[in-house]
Amino acid sequence: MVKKQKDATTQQRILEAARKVFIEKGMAGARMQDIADEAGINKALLHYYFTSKDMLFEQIFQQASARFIPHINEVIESDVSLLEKIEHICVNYVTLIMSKPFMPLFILNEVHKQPEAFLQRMWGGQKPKLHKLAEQIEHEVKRGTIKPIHPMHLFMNIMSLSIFPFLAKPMLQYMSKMSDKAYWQLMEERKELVSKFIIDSIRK
Amino acid sequence: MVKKQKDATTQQRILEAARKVFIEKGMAGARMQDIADEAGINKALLHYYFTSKDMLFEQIFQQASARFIPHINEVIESDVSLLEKIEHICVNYVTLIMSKPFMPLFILNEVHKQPEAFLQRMWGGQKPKLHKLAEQIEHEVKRGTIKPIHPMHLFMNIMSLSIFPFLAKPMLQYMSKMSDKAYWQLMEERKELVSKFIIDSIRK
DNA sequence: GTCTATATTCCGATAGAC
DNA sequence: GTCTATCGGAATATAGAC
Repeated sequence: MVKKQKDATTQQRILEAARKVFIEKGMAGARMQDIADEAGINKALLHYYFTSKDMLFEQIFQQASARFIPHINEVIESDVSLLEKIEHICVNYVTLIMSKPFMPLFILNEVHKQPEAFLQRMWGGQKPKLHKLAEQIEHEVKRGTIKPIHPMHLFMNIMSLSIFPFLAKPMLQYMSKMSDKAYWQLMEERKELVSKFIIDSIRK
Repeated sequence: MVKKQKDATTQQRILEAARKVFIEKGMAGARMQDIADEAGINKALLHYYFTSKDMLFEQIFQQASARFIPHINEVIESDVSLLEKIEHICVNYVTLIMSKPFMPLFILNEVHKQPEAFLQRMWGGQKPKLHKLAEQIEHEVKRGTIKPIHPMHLFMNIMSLSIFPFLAKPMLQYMSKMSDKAYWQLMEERKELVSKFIIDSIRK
């Protein structure tokens, strides 16, 4: 009568294996056999739990991306200064990505393959309200507290500096000959630094 | 006796079609049928010119990435000030990517799948000499002409601000509801702006 | 060189025993 | 629930006529 609790269920093992393989090879490159091997079972059992590869991918993707998207609207709509918002967003991004460093490339790829469908599913009604942030930026520009800048450039800068170093990690590591540990240390510093760069670049 | 010159040869048409399809769908997602259709021929002829899909991909990849990598070493080793180098690198990157906007994602993906093999082939002995740039950065920091910064962070910032907006174009466009034309206009401005951001962020 | 037709391989999915 | 064996379709690759 006592159910096993300590071991992961087969279903959980499949989901974990699938996430790993899909993220590593993408939807097109992943093989059901790879996933079965990774989970320590056989292909037939995959189809017993998840009818098709598409279904399985859907599951993985939904779950992964839903948990991944930061609650950027909460920050945007919060009642704090622009500079504080920038700081929050940067720290949130870098921290989040450090916990799932492969997600950005995964998401970029799927968006690239079918932008509309993907992005709608991804945000489901809570798309970042960029215009609100833009208004605040323009307001500060008019007040003369920061340098003139197109809000989109500022937002691009925030995302670029936070996300790109993870996308390009293999390349940057290859170029610099840094160890994993050293690279990670750099990313740890970056949590604080990114917003500093941004703020220095718009401060008068 | 007169060879046709004005029309592209079949081989050229295949290469062009293959580049388009591979860059759009990646190695795993691309189908030989797609390439044949794009080139206006049939599959058999593909194999007549290029024995296998792997061979064809190799060709495309070599050529595309070789032409794509900017001659960053020339800039690094040139005899100008650090700030001028930064400006050159940024302008070069943005200009280059504007001409081939899908290359960054393509390269990032292939690097991700097999980092070592890929990167070695990509640079073949002319890997960017980051350490030389790093020395110059550290020198300027010591002289007190710029704020203290880890050279890697500075280099990451340069690449991030130049490349990421192209990687994330579909997403950023979706969020901002910008037209293609407006987005392109923004990228045009960015050629100049990126180095300004960088320089503002390290200037004392 | 280019085509049609066909062989071969790979992979997602199912049948059926235990 | 889990396995082995196998089907069926899709994709790569080849044979052979023109």
